[in-house]
Amino acid sequence: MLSKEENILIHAEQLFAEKGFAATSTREICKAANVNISMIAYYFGSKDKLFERIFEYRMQGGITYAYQVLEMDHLKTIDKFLLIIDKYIERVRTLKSFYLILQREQINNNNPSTQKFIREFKKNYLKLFQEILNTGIRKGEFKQTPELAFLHSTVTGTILTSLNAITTYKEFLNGGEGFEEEYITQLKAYLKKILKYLLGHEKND
Amino acid sequence: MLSKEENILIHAEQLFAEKGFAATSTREICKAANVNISMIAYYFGSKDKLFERIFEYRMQGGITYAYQVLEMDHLKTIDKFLLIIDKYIERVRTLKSFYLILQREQINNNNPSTQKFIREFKKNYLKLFQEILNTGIRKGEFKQTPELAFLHSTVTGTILTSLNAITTYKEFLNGGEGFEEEYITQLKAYLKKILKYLLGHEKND
DNA sequence: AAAAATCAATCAAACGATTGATTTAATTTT
DNA sequence: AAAATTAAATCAATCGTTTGATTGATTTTT
Repeated sequence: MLSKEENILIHAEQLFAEKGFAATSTREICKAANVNISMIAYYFGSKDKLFERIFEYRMQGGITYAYQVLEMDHLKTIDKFLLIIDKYIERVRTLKSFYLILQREQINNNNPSTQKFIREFKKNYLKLFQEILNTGIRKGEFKQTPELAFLHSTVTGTILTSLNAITTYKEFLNGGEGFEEEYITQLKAYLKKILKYLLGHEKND
Repeated sequence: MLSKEENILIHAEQLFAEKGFAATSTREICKAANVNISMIAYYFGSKDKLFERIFEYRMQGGITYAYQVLEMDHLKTIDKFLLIIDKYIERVRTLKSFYLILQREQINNNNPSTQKFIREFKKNYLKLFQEILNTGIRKGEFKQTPELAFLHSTVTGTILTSLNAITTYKEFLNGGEGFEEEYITQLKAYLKKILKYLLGHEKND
């Protein structure tokens, strides 16, 4: 059973994802969470701080798995990379609402504290990518390395765009039942192919 | 000189891009455009309709250039594709505010009329991609064709993500003056490389 | 053990401010 | 004269926040 505080957090997250921060009223959140209006002030201080708390709540633990993978010495670097990416895809799918907010907030300039948060978070991911590239080169597994920024753009851009537009794609391609599962499988294979090419990895499938 | 109507449109676009639709008040827009509050009702009917008009205003002519390129018979299909993509990049850079709104609206579920608008617009681009692929295959220029949806995701995702995050990348990479121009040049070359690979196009640089 | 004090949790109600929209009259531009 | 534009006032609705009071459990004091 969720605590009242978490209950507010989760319903707020969902509503912010659906309608955006400004378009979601505190009354709406409290109605959805079935709590009194004053509880937002009580638990979080304000609507703004509630928003920031969602980020604290969701962002911890995002990148830790990636660094665990990095230490799996029996894996080839390319497979480490692919493992991290697969996990990222699952994470975006699981925390759907949060990643909608996150994407929107990357575009907005509204909440300065959240902005700084996101920027640091993104830099951490860039650093992670950088380390993977360096390792792969050092081990002679990668024959070439694309520009870090573009590699990052392609990986995150492709994943987020393809997941965002999945219903549009399904509509356009006349996809039936089971479309999404097949789609995700193909997406992973597609990313694998692109990455192997970009990193000059020898083929051995 | 801009008409009053266009003046409102442009200032509204900029404010919506900066702060989002709900967080931007009509008073703010009119103050920025230096017109009376009643002019929004006079020209557009309501704040919502003003928002929709921005889309009508900017979206026309977006894809027409692409179809002009398609008819340039002296060009190889891959070069048509690259030309369209370059133009798209320049368009995103020129209509920066609008594309911020557009991206945000793709994520939101707020304005139903705009949602439908965007969805149709995206399908048109998918159709365009489909036609390019078909032409390239028919002419024997493309040896393979990736899944349409993923190709589209990679192209638009890479472009939008890399342009959105340019300041973060610059910061991370310790970029100095002239970073952006060099960055754009590299982005185009990078996309060219990826596309040639994905489409199985023979190299002849 | 009984009484008193403290605490976090919760509530309904109200606060002042702001919102988008509308109106009416006056003014300017064409 | 007609059309375009402004100014100012006003509307009901909604906004985020604050308030004072109440509850029930826990802790401290007597």
